[in-house]
Amino acid sequence: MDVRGVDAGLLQTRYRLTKQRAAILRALDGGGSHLSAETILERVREELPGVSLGTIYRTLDILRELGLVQVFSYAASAARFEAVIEKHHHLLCVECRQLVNVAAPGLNEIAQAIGTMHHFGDVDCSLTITGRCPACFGNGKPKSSNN
Amino acid sequence: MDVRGVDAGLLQTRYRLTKQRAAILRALDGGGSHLSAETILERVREELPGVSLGTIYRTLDILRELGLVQVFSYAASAARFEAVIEKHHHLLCVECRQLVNVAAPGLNEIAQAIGTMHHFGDVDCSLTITGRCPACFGNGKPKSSNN
DNA sequence: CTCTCTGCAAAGCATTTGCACATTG
DNA sequence: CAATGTGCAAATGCTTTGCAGAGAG
Repeated sequence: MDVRGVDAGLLQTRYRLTKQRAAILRALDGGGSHLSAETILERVREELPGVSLGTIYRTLDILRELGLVQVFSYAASAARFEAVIEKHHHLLCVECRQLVNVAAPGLNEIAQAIGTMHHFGDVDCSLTITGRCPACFGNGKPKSSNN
Repeated sequence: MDVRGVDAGLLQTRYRLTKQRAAILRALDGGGSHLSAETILERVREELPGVSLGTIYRTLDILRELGLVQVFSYAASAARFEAVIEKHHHLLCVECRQLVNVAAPGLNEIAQAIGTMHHFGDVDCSLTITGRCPACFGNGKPKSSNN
């Protein structure tokens, strides 16, 4: 991630570029992926010892909203369970959290191929498609407008 | 889910079929998908008032292990964050929780098509492929062995 | 100056766990 | 009976939030 680019990105929004945020961007940039909030905190504290976890979470949330970070673990607040009738995937409204079952023909083959390519065994997959359902899409404002 | 079938399924394992478990299976069977643990608890308590949430979670975990329930929200215990360089997906070892970035060519088109078919807007998708990495697959025992 | 951000510490929530007792096979 | 399951309640771990002071533009 190019911090100056993001810099510009932030400036186009109501968000301010603070030194904490810059440090968090640098931490994300600093190699390795799949960082936990805790790891990011450690990195950030190397240069800015006083930073708190709350700030890390708040900032990551903004960056996600701006599409600058990808989060692994798109979860409803609580897990959902259902009997396995037939393998299916999920379409999730990011607005109202409505969850719809969908089929994704051919997906399993793709996933198997990828898993096998990496020498994984017991391969399975789950696809989550996110978006805005008809109701929320109608009412709401488009994704990238600044409020 | 056919409770008698599961019954048989459970009997083939070290797990016992208790009345709590039977009730949970019935709750899962009882219509509606994407049930939260809390919802399942409510349903179960209609016939077995004394059941606790702990039992629900313990049972759901067994059922997941046996492949009888599908869980939405396959999360590492903590979320993972990474800078968005290029859209990619994840290959997760269910054993050691190692996470690998993978490309899934063509997937986005599939997801877009599905989303559009359901009249969703701002469609995006994320695929998680699970399995056992070479190291864990070698050491470990196969998925469906009892014990 | 005003509005946004931050640190801190407490709260929130879903989930897990230890333990003594109850149940299953 | 021996092994497994259960309820209860406390603990855990990640994440969110209220607040009062600090900082950005």
